[in-house]
Amino acid sequence: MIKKISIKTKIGWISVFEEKGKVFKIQFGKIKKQTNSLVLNAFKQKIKKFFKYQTTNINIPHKLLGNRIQKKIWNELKKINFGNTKSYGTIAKKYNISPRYVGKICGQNKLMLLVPCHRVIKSDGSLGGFTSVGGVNLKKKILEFEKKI
DNA sequence: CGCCTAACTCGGC
DNA sequence: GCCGAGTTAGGCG
Repeated sequence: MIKKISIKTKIGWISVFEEKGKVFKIQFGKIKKQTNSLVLNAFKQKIKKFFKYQTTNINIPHKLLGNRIQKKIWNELKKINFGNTKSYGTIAKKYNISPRYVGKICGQNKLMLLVPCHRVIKSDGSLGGFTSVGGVNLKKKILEFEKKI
């Protein structure tokens, strides 16, 4: 049984999906049918706090859907603190893969905010891309929000 | 410094 | 096989 809700935030609508008590997908956008649950409710509270700067890390029971390397990278991303950024190259070097591959993995990330793929930017300081997760514009919004702290 | 290019990895067609 | 995806380092003027 999959449950899902949408939450309105200052960067727009976010939808969260949950199954068996674990969040497995967080995406940008609003969905029509919603079914609440304890976990989703908890997530909602967290996200609201997050956007009020009352908490910096959203940790909630979740499931990482991916292969070994993807999980590795995502775990690495989770270590980036609120307001910080890292370049694709930095992460790539650490795991001995190509920066392109890092970007690709970020694109496969289904847990935006929880796995902060938006905190990974190009080495020259520009944003890079974000097309598969809602557009560069969204990335910009999130980063601007985090910078204001 | 700005612009161009080759190279990295992997999945999808 | 080629192409693209949230790159990058290096060369050239």
